[in-house]
Amino acid sequence: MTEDTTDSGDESLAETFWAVASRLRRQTRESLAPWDVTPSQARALGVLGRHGEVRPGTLAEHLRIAPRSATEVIDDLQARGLVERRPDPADRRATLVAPTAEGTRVSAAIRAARRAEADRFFGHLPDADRAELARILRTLR
Amino acid sequence: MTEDTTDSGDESLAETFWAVASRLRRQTRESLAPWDVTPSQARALGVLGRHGEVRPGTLAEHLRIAPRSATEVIDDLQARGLVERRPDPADRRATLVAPTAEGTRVSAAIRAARRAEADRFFGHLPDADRAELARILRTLR
DNA sequence: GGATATGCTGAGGTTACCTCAACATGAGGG
DNA sequence: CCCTCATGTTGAGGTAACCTCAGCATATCC
Repeated sequence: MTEDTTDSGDESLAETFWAVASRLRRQTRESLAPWDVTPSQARALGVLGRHGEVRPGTLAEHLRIAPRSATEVIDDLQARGLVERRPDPADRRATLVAPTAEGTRVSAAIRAARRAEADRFFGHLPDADRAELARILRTLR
Repeated sequence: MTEDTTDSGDESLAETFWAVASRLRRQTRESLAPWDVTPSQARALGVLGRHGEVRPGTLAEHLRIAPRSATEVIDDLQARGLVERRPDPADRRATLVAPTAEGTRVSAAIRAARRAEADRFFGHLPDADRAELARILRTLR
């Protein structure tokens, strides 16, 4: 049957917002499939790709998660050979996390795929709307 | 080059969108605190509040989750005394889930709180922007 | 040099999902 | 009437992405 099983349509702006969010999340997840990385790994890899080498705590800040959670993501990426840990010469308590060669390659590929995917998603909008949306969302952030 | 290399996150429209989403999610979670129900329980309770009495499978459809996952949410709500299960007279395989008196009361209270919270969140926007946002989001849905 | 702060991670918990398979019941065919 | 197949719910067990709390090593400052 029609799978329009939504519970009673547009109740509020928030409802609409979440509907869009879930659509976007699904699409993002799908676009990541070729690399077999989870969304959170992809995000971390993105930061690594931009910054080159950071300490776990710094990565956590960028991702807005607890330091302990960053450890976990790093573990996963390391297990997949996408990042490596090495001691921070400036502070022996600390570790530096840097993408491997493959990590850099994958990071770039994901970045490109993401951009394409976002274009596909937001690309249906006229330019003016896209700009408006960006502006309004920035004020809400 | 459309690369804004800013730190924590406004790389793209999608990033901004997610930043807003996470802020909204946090606020929603907080606004639910007085009733000690999780967001997913609140959502289920919302459906129950609107429909009165449904089978677990139907609830799952409304929530767009697997039937097994609905069972879980129902278990939790039942443990809190907010819903009750009873046999479906029309089909002895099935169960009907209905809100208790307190469940109905809590459902209504949450609904009101949610509305207030959304108003607070989106209320910072000028009316025109709010309308624009609603319109644009609807086209993306 | 001793107190205190900082950086990371082990241990263990939570939420919100999932799949797979078991079990009971319903419905249709021969 | 029985047999097969579909349907509704749930037990068992798993996953992703977080969290806190405590412990250890090192750094920093008085």
